[in-house]
Amino acid sequence: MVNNDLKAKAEKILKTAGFNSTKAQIFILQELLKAGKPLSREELAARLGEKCPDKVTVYRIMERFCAGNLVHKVYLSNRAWNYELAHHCDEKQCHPHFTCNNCGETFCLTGLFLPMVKGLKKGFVVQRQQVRIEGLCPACS
Amino acid sequence: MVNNDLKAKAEKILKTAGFNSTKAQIFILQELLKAGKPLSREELAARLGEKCPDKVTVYRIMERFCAGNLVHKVYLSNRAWNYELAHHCDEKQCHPHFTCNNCGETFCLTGLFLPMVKGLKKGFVVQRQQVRIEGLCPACS
DNA sequence: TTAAAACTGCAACATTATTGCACTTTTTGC
DNA sequence: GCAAAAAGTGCAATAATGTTGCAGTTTTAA
Ligand SMILES: [Mn+2]
Ligand SMILES: [Mn+2]
Ligand SMILES: [Zn+2]
Ligand SMILES: [Zn+2]
Repeated sequence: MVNNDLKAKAEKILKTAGFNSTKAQIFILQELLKAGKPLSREELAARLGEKCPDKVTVYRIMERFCAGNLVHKVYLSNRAWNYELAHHCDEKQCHPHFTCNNCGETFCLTGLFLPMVKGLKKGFVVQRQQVRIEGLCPACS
Repeated sequence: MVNNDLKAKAEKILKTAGFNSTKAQIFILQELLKAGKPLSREELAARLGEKCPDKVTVYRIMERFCAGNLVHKVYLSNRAWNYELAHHCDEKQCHPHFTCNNCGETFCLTGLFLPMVKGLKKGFVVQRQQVRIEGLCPACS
């Protein structure tokens, strides 16, 4: 069954990354896997419905996942933290994200990496580079 | 006098961009010119002190400036809108911004442009590209 | 099996931004 | 310059999003 596969996958990822297999963490990780794009706390809740843990728990889980580098925060124009699995990101660079100025939808541009920025002044140590693009999506252009 | 120059400059920019020369708009524009980096509403207020208009007015002015493409919003990790003058940005690309993971300071990497992303699927129209970098600043590395 | 460690939910609170509306300032047309 | 219109402003209330403290529960590990 596909759902069992997903759950098994989530549990495996948790274990590998050193996290406990709690119900809340499994639900959230499964949903991030399904989504394949950044989700705000609210979008996550809408998708999980009944199964969604309390918002405090969600934020705390995301914080732990970020600390463990399982998840990245993405900063978009929607006035909320947005979380996505880090598994499609390079060590130092996440794939770019495209947000439509008309409908507000955000798309992952998986596979489209830009070169890392070059020529920083002495002393700057780059840990991560993120690219945010805005424009019109196919449905709106 | 340098201050008068700055005020004159602000007024000229406003006029050119089709904005009225109100006290609030002049103060804010002067401060954005001085800052030369993105400011949150709160940072702006700290800099302007007494002269700072009500926060509602600040937000509304920034909204107008953004609509007139005089100012850009920059999305950083600080849970606030950040505004900066658009005058060091290309038509389609702002210069990258570097935020230190240790002290939280943000730096403009003026002059360091990346190539525009290439290879988007049909139908995507790019209007602006922004690059956000995190890492350690010279003082913290 | 049980004690320790980790996690969760609820309520209260904090921070940041927005809305409505009455008042003021600035611009415009004479 | 002057009056009317247009644009901008401030205050209070409210909304949206995220955080803290703490008691109780679940998970892990011995
Ligand atoms: Mn993505
Ligand atoms: Mn800048
Ligand atoms: Zn769209
Ligand atoms: Zn620093």
